[in-house]
Amino acid sequence: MGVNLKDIAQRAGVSLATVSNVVNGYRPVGERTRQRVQQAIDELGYSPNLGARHLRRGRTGLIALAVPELTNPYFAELAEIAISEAAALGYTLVMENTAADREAELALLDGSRQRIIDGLILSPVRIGREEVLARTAGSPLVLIGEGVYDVPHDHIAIDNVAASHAAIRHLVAIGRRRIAFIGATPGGDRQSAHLRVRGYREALAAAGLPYRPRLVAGTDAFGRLDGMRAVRDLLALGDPPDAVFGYNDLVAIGALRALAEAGHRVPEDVAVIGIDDIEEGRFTAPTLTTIAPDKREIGRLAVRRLVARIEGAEVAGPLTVQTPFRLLRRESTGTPDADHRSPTSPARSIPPVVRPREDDPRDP
Amino acid sequence: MGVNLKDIAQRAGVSLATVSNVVNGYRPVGERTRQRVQQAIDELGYSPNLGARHLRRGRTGLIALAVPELTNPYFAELAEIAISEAAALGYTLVMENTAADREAELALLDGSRQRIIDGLILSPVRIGREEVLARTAGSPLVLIGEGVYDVPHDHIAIDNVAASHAAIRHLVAIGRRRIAFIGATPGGDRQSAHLRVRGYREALAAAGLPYRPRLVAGTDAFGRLDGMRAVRDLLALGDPPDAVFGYNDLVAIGALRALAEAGHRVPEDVAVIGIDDIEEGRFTAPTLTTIAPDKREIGRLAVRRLVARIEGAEVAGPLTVQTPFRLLRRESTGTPDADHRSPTSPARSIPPVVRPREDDPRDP
DNA sequence: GCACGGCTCTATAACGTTATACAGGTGATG
DNA sequence: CATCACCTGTATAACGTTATAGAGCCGTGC
Repeated sequence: MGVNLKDIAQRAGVSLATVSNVVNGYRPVGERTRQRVQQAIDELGYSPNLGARHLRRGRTGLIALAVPELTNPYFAELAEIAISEAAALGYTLVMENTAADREAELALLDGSRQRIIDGLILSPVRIGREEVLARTAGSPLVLIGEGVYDVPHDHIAIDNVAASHAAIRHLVAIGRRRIAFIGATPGGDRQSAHLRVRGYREALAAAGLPYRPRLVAGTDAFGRLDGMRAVRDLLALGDPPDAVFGYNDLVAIGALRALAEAGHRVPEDVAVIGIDDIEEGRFTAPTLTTIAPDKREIGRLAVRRLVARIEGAEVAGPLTVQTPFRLLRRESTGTPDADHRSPTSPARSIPPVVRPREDDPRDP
Repeated sequence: MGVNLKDIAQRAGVSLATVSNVVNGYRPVGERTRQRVQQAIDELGYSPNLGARHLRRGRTGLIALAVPELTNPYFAELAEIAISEAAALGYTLVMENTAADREAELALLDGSRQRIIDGLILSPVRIGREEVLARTAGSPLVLIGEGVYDVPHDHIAIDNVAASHAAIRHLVAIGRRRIAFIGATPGGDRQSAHLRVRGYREALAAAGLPYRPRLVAGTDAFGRLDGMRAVRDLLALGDPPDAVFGYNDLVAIGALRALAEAGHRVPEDVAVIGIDDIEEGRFTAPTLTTIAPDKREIGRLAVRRLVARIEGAEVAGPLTVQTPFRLLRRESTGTPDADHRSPTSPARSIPPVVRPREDDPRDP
C-alpha cells in the first residue's frame, strides 16, 4: 500500500536496517546518512506500518478503556483525561463500549480483541471476581470503579462506603431526617450500588436515624430516566422524604425532575445529592450538590499503572488504590445560611432563587 | 506469546495452511480434518493475531470515529450508535478525540494512525476544504457534520440552514420578535456556526423581522459555560431578547442557566431552543425545545458508507447526504396554548409550572 | 491400463518491521 | 607496525498470518 522502509532505503541508497535505525533510534546512525534518510522520508511521506511493527515487537501501543456507557458523562469525562494521559506516555487509547453487557465484558476479558491491544482498563458491572480470576489472556488489566475486589490486578476506585457516609452526614448536618436512597439495584450483580447502600445505612445508624426500607428505591439502570421513575414511584406512596441521595449524578438529576413535576421545592422541601460531579450538575436548576471523585487522579493512575505493567516495570504500592473525593455543596442542598436548624426551625427564610456562590461554575 | 496457528497445526497433526482454512474458510476442508482442528483450537484456546493478519491482508477490521469532544453528549450518543452498527458489519470502531485541535485533525487525516485503521469517520471543526483535499493517505474517509464541502469524500450532515429556518419559524410562530443567536464564532473556521447564522438571518428576513447584530453573540467553544457567559453578556447590555436560539443544546442549556440567574422566566419572558436533541435536554427545568437530527440515521449511514468503500463496493448515490431533522417542542418554548398571540396579547395566562406533555420524556 | 479431473491437503512465499550477527573501516594504543 | 576497540552500516532471520502453486490420491471414462 503506502510507502515502506524499502522505498526509503532505495531512495536514500542505504540498507533497510539503517532506515529502521533512523526512524527508531535503536542504533546510532552517522549524521550524513541520517540526513539523507530523513530527507527521503520527508519526500516520500513515510509512516511505519503499525501492523508489521506490532508483529515484530509484540506491542501495538494501543490500550483500551472499556466503560459500560459512553453516554454517561462521568465516563466521557474520565475518558478525555485518560486519552491525554495515554498520549503523554506514547500510547493511543481506544474506547470500548460494553453497554453494561455481560457477554461484552467477558469478550474483552479473554476475547480476541486482546491480541491487538497491549492492555485493558475495564469498568466492570456485570461480571464478578470469579470471571476476572478465570481470565486466561495475558495482557495487563486495570480495573476501575467498583464491583470486583480481591483479584490479582490493579484496581482504582473511591471508597464507596465512605462516600456514602459523607453524603449522608451532609444531609443530616443540614437537618434532614427522612433520607431516601435512589438507585439500589435488586440483583446482586452491581456491587457498587450495594456498597453505597451499605454506607447509607451505616451513616443513618451513626446519626441515630432509623433505616426505612421504603425509602430505598431500586432502579434497572443508572440513568436520568431511572432516577425520575424511582422518585415518582416513591412520591406516589405518600409521606415524601426530605432528602434524596442518588446513586450517581444522573439518577439525582432524574430525581430533580420528578420532584419539580410533583411540585416539591428543592432544596426547601427536599434536598438532593449525587455522586460523580459531572459538568451537567453545575447547570441544572437548582445546581446539584455532589460527591466529586478525583477523576483526573483516577484516569491518570489507571493509565500509568497499566503502562507500567505493559512495560514490565515493578510497580510499587498496593494493587488497590482508593482515590480521594470531596463534597461539593451546591444549590440542591441549599446555601449554608438556609440549613434547617432543627426539624421545627422557625421561619425558614430561604430566598426564592438560590444563586450560585461562584461566578464561574466550572470548578467551584 | 499466545497460541498460534503452528501450535494448533502440531496438535491436530495437519499443516499450517489447513488450520488457516478452517479458521478462515478460504478453501474447503474435509469434515474429519475440520473436526480435529476445531477440537485443537478449542482445547488450546486459539485466537488469531490481528497484527499478523493485518500485515498479510492489508486490513485490520478497525475503523475510527473522530469527534471534537467526547464529553459533548451529542457525539457520545452518536458514537454508541456507530459502534453497534460497526459491530453488526463485523468491524470494531475506536473513538478518537481531536479536542477540536487543528493539529490533531491533520494528524488523523494523513498521519501515522491511518496505517492501523481501515477507514475514518471524521467530524472536522478546525480544518477546511483545502486540508481535506491535500490529504495523501489512501484509506476511505467519511465526513460527518458540517464545515467541509465539495471534497471527493462521503459526507453526512443535516441541512443547517434549513434547521435554523425551522427553529426561527417556530419562535416566530409563538410570537417572538427579538430573537438572539448564541454561538457564532467570530473566526471563519467553524463553518457550521456560519451556516446556522445564515439560516437565522434568512429566516428573520422571511418573517419580516430586522437583523440586529447585537443579538448575535459569539462564543469560543460550544459548551454549557460558553452559552451561559454569552447570555450573561447579552443581558448586561440591557434590552433583552424574547427568545434565544442556541447553536446547540449545550449552549442553550447554558443560556437557560444564565436566564434563570438573571430572573428571566423561560418560556414566559424568553423562549429557548437548541439543536441536537441530547437526552439532557429532556430533564432540564424547563425541558428544552430542540431541532432533533436523526442521529441513528447519521451514525448508521456514516458507518455503512465507510465500510462499503473499504470493501471496494461501488457506492450508489451522491457523496453528500442530508439527513432529516424534526422540531421537538418542549417546555422552553411553552405549550401551544401559551403562545404569544401578538406582541400585545392581553392577559398572558401562562401557568407557573409548565408540565411536560408526555409521561415519559425519553422519546416525545 | 492409463490419462485426467476433482478433491484434500501441504509447502512456501510474501506482508513490513526490528533485532541480531556480522563486516568493513578508522583511529588509538601498545 | 600489529592489535584492538569502536563506530557505521549491512545482511538476514524471525514475528504469525494468508494466498498461491502444487502434490497426492482416488475414482471415472476412454
